[in-house]
Amino acid sequence: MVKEAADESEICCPSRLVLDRIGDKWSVLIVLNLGDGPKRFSELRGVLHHVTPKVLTYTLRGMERDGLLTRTVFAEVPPRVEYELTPLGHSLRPVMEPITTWAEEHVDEVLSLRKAHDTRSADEFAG
Amino acid sequence: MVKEAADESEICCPSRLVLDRIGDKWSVLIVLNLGDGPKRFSELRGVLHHVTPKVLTYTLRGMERDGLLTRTVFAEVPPRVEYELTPLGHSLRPVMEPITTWAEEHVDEVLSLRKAHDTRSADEFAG
DNA sequence: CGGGATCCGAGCCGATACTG
DNA sequence: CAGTATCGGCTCGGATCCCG
Repeated sequence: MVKEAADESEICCPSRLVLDRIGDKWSVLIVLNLGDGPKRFSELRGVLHHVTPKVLTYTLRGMERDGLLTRTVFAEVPPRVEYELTPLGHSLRPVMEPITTWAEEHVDEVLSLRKAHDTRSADEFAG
Repeated sequence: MVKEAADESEICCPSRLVLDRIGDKWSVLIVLNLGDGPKRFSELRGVLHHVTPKVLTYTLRGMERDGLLTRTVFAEVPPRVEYELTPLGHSLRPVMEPITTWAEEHVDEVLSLRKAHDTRSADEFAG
């Protein structure tokens, strides 16, 4: 799980809770993708660059546990399972969207700065 | 707002850049702590719940590489090194602050939901 | 269709010890 | 003070196979 017990670290820094969730590879994308409405397991898989089922399940279960989304199984054939944001999950959207916005605006800058930094380091090393 | 399904894959990629940085355990806290002005290595150590020097160095170097902060060495005795946010680093603050705000506001809710969920699961398991 | 089970590697992170 | 060096753990997440 992203984080287990509620110990001192969470008391002094509640941010860890969200940070750990945001930090994992797929949660943010899931929140944003479910923002428009519920989606099925396969829909999410497709959108999320073919994340493996295990990891997607793992992530979804964790988010369900935290009350960010609900999992609804329809007793049909073929099986259908829908994931939908709870109000709590929706409340995360305005927090997460700026992240992607910032990324889109600054990705080029960061990448070029990074490259420049690496070049400088290489130069120092060479003499 | 998240928009056209076809573009979602593109939203994902630049986001990874920021997500990976946010995901690591200390970057967000560092950005927030440097928001008020430059800080020394030891000051950061103290504030960040005694993160080990290795990890702090590792994180700071990564952020420096991405152009989020600068590292200034003062030729003094004893040695002094200050870390300061660049404008780019500062631009990240309004993105990160809502995260901690959300965390503080909802930590109790998430924790209790999580506990309730775990209890339910245990009950099912027990019969 | 929507997963579960298993194996496995990568890398973040921490503790401890030592240095210019 | 501000790191570096070494060792090791643990979790994340990908691949693959299998099931109701």
